[in-house]
Amino acid sequence: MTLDDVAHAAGVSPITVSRALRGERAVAPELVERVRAAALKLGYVPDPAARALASRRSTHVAVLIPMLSNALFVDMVEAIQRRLRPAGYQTLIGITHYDANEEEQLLREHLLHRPAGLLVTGLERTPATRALIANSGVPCVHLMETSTDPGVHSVGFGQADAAAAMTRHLLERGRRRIAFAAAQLDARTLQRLSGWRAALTQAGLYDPVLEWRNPAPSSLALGALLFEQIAAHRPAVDAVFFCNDDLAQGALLAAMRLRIAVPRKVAIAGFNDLTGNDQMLPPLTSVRTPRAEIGSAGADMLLTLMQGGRPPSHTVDLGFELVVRAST
Amino acid sequence: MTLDDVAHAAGVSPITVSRALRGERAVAPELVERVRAAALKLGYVPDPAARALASRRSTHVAVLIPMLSNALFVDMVEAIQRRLRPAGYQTLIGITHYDANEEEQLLREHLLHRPAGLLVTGLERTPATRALIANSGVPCVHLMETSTDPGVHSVGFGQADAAAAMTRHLLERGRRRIAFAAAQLDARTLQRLSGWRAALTQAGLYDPVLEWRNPAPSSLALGALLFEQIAAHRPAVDAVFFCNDDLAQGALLAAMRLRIAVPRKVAIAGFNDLTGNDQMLPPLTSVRTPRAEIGSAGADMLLTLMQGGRPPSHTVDLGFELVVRAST
DNA sequence: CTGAAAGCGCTTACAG
DNA sequence: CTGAAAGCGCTTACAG
Repeated sequence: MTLDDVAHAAGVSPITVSRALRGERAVAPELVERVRAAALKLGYVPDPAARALASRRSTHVAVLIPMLSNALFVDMVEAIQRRLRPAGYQTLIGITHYDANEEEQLLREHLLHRPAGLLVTGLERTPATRALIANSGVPCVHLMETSTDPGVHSVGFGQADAAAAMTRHLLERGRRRIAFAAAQLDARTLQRLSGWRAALTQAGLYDPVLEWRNPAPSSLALGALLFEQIAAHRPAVDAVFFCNDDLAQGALLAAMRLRIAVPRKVAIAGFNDLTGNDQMLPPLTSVRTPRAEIGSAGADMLLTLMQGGRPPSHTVDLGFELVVRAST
Repeated sequence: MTLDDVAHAAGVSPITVSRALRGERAVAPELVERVRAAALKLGYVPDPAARALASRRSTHVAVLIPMLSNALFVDMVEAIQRRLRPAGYQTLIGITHYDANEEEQLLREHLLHRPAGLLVTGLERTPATRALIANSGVPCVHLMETSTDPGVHSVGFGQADAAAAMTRHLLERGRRRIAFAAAQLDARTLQRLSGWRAALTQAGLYDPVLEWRNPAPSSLALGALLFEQIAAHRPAVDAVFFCNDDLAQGALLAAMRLRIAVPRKVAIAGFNDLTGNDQMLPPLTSVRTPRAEIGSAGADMLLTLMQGGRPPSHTVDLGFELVVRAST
C-alpha cells in the first residue's frame, strides 16, 4: 500500500497524492477531495521512514527533561504528548538527570534522527549544546522559564517572582525569620532562591544563615533532614520555604515527629503544588505552577514553528498562583 | 557524510561498509578493521531513516505503560532506557491510561513506524491488540506479570503471591479482620486482591465485606477516603491492606486526623514500596516490587529477541520482598 | 495547478 | 568473502 496505489485509484500522479495529503496548496480542491477519498478507502498511511529520508525531516519531537521521578515533569510531558500526538508527531523523551553533559550527549543522539522539533527544559546548558541546537536548524522551544532573548522561544513563568510572592505571603503572615531550603540546586531552584532573597532583602530581613542548600535530589527524606537541621541550628526560624513540595511534605512529617507545631511555632511552605498537599497535616501551602499548561502551550508554539509559522510572541509567561493552606 | 564516503576512504564497496558496520559476519576481519577505522575517522553515523526504509525496521522500541504519574512505571521506564540507549535503540513511551482501547490505538500508531521491538505492561489486552502484536512480527516482551503461555515473553513477579505473602504477614501479627482496599482495579490490582482473598480463605477468615473497591486512580486522597469509609462502616477491622502505597500513605494521614492508633488499633500495609514509606508516621510496611529490575531484564530479553536470538526462558519471575516497618 | 525525473542513504537479494 | 544492481516509499527541485 503505497503512494502509487493511491495515485492509481485516484487517477492522478503520485506526487499529486503526496501534495494533496500533506495539505500543500497548489492542488485543485477537487483533486484533493478525490485523493483523500481514495487514501481513506485504501487505508493508506504514509511511511514515516520514506518520508523522513526524502524530506530530511522526521515526525519525531525530542523532549529533554531532567527527571521523570519529579511529578512536575510528568505533568508537562503528558500535556505535550496530548498535543503532539493528534498532530502526527511522536515524542521521544530524553532524561538528563540534571546533568548538562548528559543533555549534550542526548541531544547529539537525537539530532542524528533529524527530529522535527525540540522541547528542552530551562535555558541553562553547555555552549556546545546551544550551538548544536542553533546549527541543527531544528525548531526548539524552551520550557519552564521565560527568556528575554528574542531569538529564544520559551514558555514558562517567573521562577524568582513566584518565590518572591510566597516569601511576601509569609511576611504578611507576620513571619520574620524565613529560611529557604533548597535541594538539587538546578537553575530554577537557584532562581527561586534569588526571589526569596530579594523579597527578604526588600523587607530588611535577609540573613545569609537562613539559606540552606543541599545538592542532593529533592525527596521526603531530604526535606525531613533539612528541617531537622534548621530546627536544631536555628531555633529562631519561624518559617521555612522549601523549593519543592516533596521537601516540604517531608518537613511536615519531621515536624510531627519532633512535636514542633506547624504553623504555630514554624510555618512551612512548598513549591509546585504537587498532588497530596491537601492531605498533609496540616495541609501544605504552596505555589501552583502551570506545568501542564506549559507543556500544552510549548507544544503549540513548537507546532507553529515546525509548520514554518511564527508564534505571536517568542516567549509566553503563564504565571503562577499562591495556594494558601493551613501550614502557613 | 554517507556510506559511500566511508567506502571510498576504506577502499571497499559501500555494501561492505554496511556489512562491516552492522557486524555481519562474512566480512574479512581485516576489512572490518579498515572500515571501522575509516568510519571513526570520518565521524560517520548511519542515517536511521535510510536504514529503516531499506531494512523495513527502525531502531525504535515502543514502550506502552498505563501511567507516568505512578512512580512504579517511572522506575521501570528509566531502567529500560538505561539498557536500550547504549544498544542504539530509541524509546518511544506510549501512555494507555489503563485503557485497553487507547492501548490498541497507540499500538496501531507505533506499528506504522515499524518498531524494532515492543515492551508492553501486563498480559491483559483486547483481542485486536493481541492480533496486531502477533501479526506485526515485532518482538514483544510483557512486563510486570509472568505468563504461563510459552509463546508469550514476559518478565515480572507473582502479583497474587506477593499479596498473599503480605496477608500472611498480617495474620502472623495476629490480625483477624484484614480488609483489602483496591483502587484503579486494573488486572494487577485484581490479582493482588485474589492473592489476599486466597490467603484469608485459607486461614478461614475471608469475609466479602472486607473487600473495598474503587475504580478511581490511586492517590493519597483516595486512600484517605477509603480508610475513612472502612473505619466508619467496619470498626472491627484490625488491618487494612492497600493495593498501592499512595493509598496506604493517605490512610496513615487519615488515621492521624481521626486519631486512630496505627498499628495498635489497626495495622496498615501498602504495596510496591515507593519512596517515602520510611518517612511516614509510623513508617509504612509494604511489598518491595522489582520494577527497575523488571525494566532491565525485560529490555535484555527484548534485545536478545531483536537480535534474532532466543532467551533462555520465555518468562522470568523476579520475585518480591516484604518490607516490614512499624505500621503493621 | 500538475507531472516526469532524480534522488534521499541505506539494505536486500542475486551473482560470482 | 565481496560487489553491482535494484529498490525501500517517499519528496525535492525543475519544467511546463
